[in-house]
Amino acid sequence: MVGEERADAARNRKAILKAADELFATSDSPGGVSMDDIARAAGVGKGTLFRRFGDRRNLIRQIYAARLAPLRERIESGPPPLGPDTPPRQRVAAIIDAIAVVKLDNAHLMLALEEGDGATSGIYGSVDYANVHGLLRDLIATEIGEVRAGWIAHVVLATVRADLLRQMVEGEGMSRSDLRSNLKDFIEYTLHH
Amino acid sequence: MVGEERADAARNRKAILKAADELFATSDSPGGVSMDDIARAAGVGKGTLFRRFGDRRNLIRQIYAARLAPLRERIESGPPPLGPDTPPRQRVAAIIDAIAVVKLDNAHLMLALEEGDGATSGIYGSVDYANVHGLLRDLIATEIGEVRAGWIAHVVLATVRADLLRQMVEGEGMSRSDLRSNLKDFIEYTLHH
DNA sequence: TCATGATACGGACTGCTGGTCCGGTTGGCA
DNA sequence: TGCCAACCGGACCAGCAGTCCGTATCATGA
Repeated sequence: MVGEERADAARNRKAILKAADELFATSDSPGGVSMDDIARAAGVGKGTLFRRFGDRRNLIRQIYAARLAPLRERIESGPPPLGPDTPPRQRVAAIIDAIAVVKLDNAHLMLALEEGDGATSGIYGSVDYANVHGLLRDLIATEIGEVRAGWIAHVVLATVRADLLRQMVEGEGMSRSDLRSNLKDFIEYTLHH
Repeated sequence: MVGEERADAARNRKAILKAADELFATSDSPGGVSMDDIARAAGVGKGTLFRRFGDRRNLIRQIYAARLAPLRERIESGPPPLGPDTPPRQRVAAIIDAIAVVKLDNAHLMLALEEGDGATSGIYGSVDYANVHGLLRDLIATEIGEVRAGWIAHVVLATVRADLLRQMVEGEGMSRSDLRSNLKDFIEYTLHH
């Protein structure tokens, strides 16, 4: 535990993340990307893959975390409209808009992540969800009060679930800008009282 | 196609539906119920199971359809507040409430159904979703206009997704009545303008 | 530079899955 | 009762996530 990561281990970890990211990005469905595929694409044995990441779910989470790091950074300590120096209502709108954009840009990866198997409770069990929900809840509470804030935060996040966004864009041909403007209007209206 | 279903075939179909329904209802996670389990519980060979239902997804849909038939009936031709003789706003609220109740009562089954694998687009590819979305869209359109009605209908349905309901009830200990009253308030507020 | 032990590697292997296949059985009609 | 289409069941298949362990590699101290 005290030792540093060995050079070959670091190289392989990066190769795996890169290969997996690309595979998920180009595959039609996340389910179509197997762990063997990822290991092969990374030029690495399956043992290495699993020793490094434990299981499939965790691997996906790591990729997700890497992709999301910049956004989290901007929310936690960036300038307005995402950062802390933003009035709550605008900040909620900006955060939801940014989440929607990230999910649209990384649709396949996000679908992989939000895949629930019923046991692991899908997205709702993840710390990422808990974090963003907590932040939104607090922001919303300052606007419309404590009572329903947690519930509204869930609803607001439900509007940017990856599969719903995909349905709107791919299934119904809604344009990105219409989608974002609908989201914006909804947030504004919902937080008004 | 023109012939009737043979007696043994009918018997087996019912046995399979019953066994699967029970297994999904008692299992912790839908993924933990395998097709072999279902066949064994129904006292039937696997071949029979698959010949009858094609694949797992379709089996789950059939069970779902059976459970949902009464609700659909009440919506399509029942008395108010679910039936057609109801002012749009109340009807939307009543439908959403009824859906939430059904999903809470059949949590495990609904989780099994809403399991997406990314390729088959989860719930959003199903005709059931399309139907209820279409109905809500039309009802909502009479209240707040055509433009955003389709989008609002999606949002409203997103608030009663099985995994979200489960998170609220099991993860956060929200009571059934609080959940329903939150839903009610939300619908009323959202459809007001 | 080299010896050495800790660390990491990789792919054969396991157990399980959804789904197929086909020889044998059964139901229903004449 | 005899016949055949319809149906049955479980052995079988390919592919999956995840494990195991003999082998190769890295980093360090002399």
